[in-house]
Amino acid sequence: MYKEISLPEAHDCADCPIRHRAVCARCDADELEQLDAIKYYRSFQAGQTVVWSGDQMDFVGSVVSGIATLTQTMEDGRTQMVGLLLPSDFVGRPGREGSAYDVVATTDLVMCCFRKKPFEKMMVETPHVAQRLLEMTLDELDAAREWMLVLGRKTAREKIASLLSIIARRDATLHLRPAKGKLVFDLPLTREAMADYLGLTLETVSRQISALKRDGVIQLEGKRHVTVPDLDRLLIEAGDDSDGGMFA
Amino acid sequence: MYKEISLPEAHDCADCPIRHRAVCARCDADELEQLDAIKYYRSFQAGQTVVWSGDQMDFVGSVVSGIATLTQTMEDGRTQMVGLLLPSDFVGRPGREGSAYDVVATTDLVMCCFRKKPFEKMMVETPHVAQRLLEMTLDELDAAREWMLVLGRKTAREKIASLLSIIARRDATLHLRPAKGKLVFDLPLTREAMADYLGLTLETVSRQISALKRDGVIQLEGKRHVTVPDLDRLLIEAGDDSDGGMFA
DNA sequence: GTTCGCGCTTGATCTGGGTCAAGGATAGCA
DNA sequence: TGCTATCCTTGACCCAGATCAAGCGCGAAC
Repeated sequence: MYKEISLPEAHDCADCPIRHRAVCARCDADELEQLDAIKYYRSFQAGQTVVWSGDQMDFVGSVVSGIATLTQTMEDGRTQMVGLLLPSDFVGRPGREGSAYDVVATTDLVMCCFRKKPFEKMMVETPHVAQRLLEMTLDELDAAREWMLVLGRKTAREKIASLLSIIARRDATLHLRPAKGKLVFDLPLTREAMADYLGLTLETVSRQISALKRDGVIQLEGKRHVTVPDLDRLLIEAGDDSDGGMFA
Repeated sequence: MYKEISLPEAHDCADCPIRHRAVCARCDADELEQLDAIKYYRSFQAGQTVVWSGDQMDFVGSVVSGIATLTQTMEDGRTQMVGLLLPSDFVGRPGREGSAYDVVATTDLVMCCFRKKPFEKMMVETPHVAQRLLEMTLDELDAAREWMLVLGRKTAREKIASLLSIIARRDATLHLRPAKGKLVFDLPLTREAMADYLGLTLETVSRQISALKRDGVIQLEGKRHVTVPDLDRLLIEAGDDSDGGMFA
């Protein structure tokens, strides 16, 4: 249905936007050169599937720009999102043949891919890569556990507020704005994708967003552009007034 | 309420029951000696809290025997279990001060602890430890994502069947019995702990277990001793007839 | 400009699992 | 040998969120 966009320009790690946050963050010049030798870029259109669950995956890589999702699907079609991949996040698992999940681009997406075999070799030889990957994986595990609380115990309203607060804060750190007081951002997900993330139906998502808007917790311009007048208020609605869910 | 049991006997890594599965699995004799120098054993009684969420943690370690749980609690008391720690599982996160979760012993528990500072030093110097920990963390992340599907999309009956099938299979591999056909095991969790794991109430857990018993999917002797006459049947009830959730 | 399709909203109704409440079984202990 | 505490079961009722259904708004294609 879509065809992959080829990306003509070569990229230099030196001015890579995710250089200091991705799996290569700890690498020195020499190690970067090694990575450079096995890397290539791929672009995907919004909606395009990057890998199907169960399919052979001959690469691993980092999200450079755009957003992708990890989802699991049951035989009868029920689906649960299990990961939201933002720029600098890592895709794939060294030492595993196939993908355990569907990976789908929800916006236009650029990935920095490494051929798997040589990457696995580097994992063994250059501890900086393995160390950074461990750190990132531990962060993702924390995020996954935070989501288990959201999925298992929070109400629909709290779930929506939790998701909004996470996106708001991620967006703030990405644009280096202070994550407090008034925040403005665009929702990178459809109502259906939010529902899949939160274990809800899209109707419930829609209703709860309308309710938060009616109650003045958020303002909406169009369907995607959100203003949060008071982050603390949103966090209270999310059920965690201290500091709640962080993504990877 | 409880007091910690001191463990007089010294343990030798050579005849450690979790030697080949724990974080030390890849270590050679020399590395084991290094670990041996910074390790000590601690025992806890069933019900005792190992660490409180937020508390300083000056050790990391492996579960040697018994079962512990990781739980998160909201201000109003709602709790969600986010990890079930069986023998060989790792507790704690290198590079973090406090614990993010409550760790509670659900049965009598023995842990092999490493002082954190020297362990972190070893993480940098001996890649075998870091490599094994990465592998284990990736497995835990997969398990967490499997549970996100259970929490977000499965019915109460499917949730119970999922939990039973996981415990059944874990128990089978632990005792080196084939995980097929007829299985017999003891539930290591109270109804309330199961509810906390599955995002249900204890009443619903009780009702669904009764229903599965009534329908012949399981047999019960007392409240804890379970017989699964047909694992495939249980897996179908769990909503995944192929191969479903694996723990860490 | 019209039509299509997709993403979204809103209403009406239904239901799975929560809540409240009343016991039963077992084990430890005086 | 009963007392108490913990864990579990079962019933009656209720409600948050699912399901079913109708329709809106807007951008893209013709």
